[in-house]
Amino acid sequence: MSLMDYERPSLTTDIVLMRIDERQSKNNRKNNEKCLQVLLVKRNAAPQANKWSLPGGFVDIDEEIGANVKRKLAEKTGITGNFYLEQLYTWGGLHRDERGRVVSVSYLGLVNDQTYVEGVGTAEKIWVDVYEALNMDLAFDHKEILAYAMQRIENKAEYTDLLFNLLPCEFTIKDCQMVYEVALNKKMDNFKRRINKYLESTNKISGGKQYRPAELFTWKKEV
Amino acid sequence: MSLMDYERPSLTTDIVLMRIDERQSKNNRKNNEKCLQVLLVKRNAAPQANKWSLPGGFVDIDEEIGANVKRKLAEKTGITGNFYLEQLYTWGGLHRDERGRVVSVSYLGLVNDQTYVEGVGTAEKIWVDVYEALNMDLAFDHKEILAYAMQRIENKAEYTDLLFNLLPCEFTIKDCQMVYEVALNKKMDNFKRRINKYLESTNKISGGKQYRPAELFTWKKEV
DNA sequence: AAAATAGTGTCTATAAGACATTATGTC
DNA sequence: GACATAATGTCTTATAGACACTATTTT
Repeated sequence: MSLMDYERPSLTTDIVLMRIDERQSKNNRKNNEKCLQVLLVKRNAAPQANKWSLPGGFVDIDEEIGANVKRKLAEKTGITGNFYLEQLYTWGGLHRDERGRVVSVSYLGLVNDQTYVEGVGTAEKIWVDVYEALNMDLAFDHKEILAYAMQRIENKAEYTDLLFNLLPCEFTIKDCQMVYEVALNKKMDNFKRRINKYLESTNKISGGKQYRPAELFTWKKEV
Repeated sequence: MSLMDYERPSLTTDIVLMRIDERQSKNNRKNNEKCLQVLLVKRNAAPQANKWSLPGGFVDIDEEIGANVKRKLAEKTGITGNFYLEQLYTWGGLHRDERGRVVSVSYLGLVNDQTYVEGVGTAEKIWVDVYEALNMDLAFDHKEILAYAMQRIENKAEYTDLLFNLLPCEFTIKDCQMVYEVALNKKMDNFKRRINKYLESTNKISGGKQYRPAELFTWKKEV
């Protein structure tokens, strides 16, 4: 039998791209609170036009899936770089997309100021606090995908160095703790002891702009 | 733009189905050593005819992916039941299959005597020790998929009750320890303390055929 | 010197690895 | 009673949470 005998589902990607940044708060912007943000793009065509959604798109017949993720991200949002990317899950529900059968491979991407640059893409885009995004009316099953990504982050943060991908090369313990606290949404104590195995000192001191400066560390990638 | 504008990859599944059983040893079958086995089927058509492979097949346009896994398994191997099934990874390499672009969603299945029945399917099949299978010349990238499944098992065995799916409803500590030992390929000590949180006594005693009988436990599913 | 942040110390509870011992059944 | 297996105990080490304390720099 030939491959031609099968009517095939369409194949797409969806990427949950995350970064750490200030919360875009309307009211109290005096205390600039950091938060974990996710990138959303506005759909400009049917179906579900004008809804916010995860970036992604149809996989070409001769294109690797991971390559499609990066291409679609660049096209739609102008974001490029060499950042952390991991496959999450493949969503195959029959009625995900009203156009027909569309199977989507979802990815998790984590960026920091040194691993991405943001240009201009074809779509309108926003970076939103993930907890706000989980309360928005996202297109298709994208809320479910985002929730799945959050779960993955919580799990892997416990026993891997995943979250270090949200930090620049050199960072203070406090920076790192802040990343863990906003990503896991809970306070931490004795933080240095917990992550010490991943740390390597640079013997440098952070440019102390306010009060006592802190030591700068690097992430030991071999652990 | 319509979905018709895209030339679509084919979509298939591959399942790594595992059970605990005696090793099919040619030489020393006196000491019946238990092992973790994986199910393989022999390809009867091109490409890669006569090679051993993971069961699976093409996903229909109106078929859930998980449903395809169970259908293909039943058709090819005659195996049915209500057993543990989890998605592993989606393989999208351009040259996985010489027939053209084929994207495959892989699954991990774990069965025990009470969660499956084995009938007759269309394919020739064998249950093989996973470590032997990793040394066989499997079709396509199936060796890579199997290796990925083994890694998933090792990781999740540490912090979940995944491996209990390989055990029947009632089992002894020793049975359970044996499952962990063959799946993780290492000896364990003080085993009961480690898994006690998952255990619930049935106040029954195993039918002691040889020497001292042991207590039977049940797996607390709510942990 | 006060204030603010950086970094360390101590206590306790818990878990895991190594190893030894006791308990209970069959043969 | 010998024997094989089941089950528990002890010691040590490592780790995490809670909380208190010291250190260093700016203002």
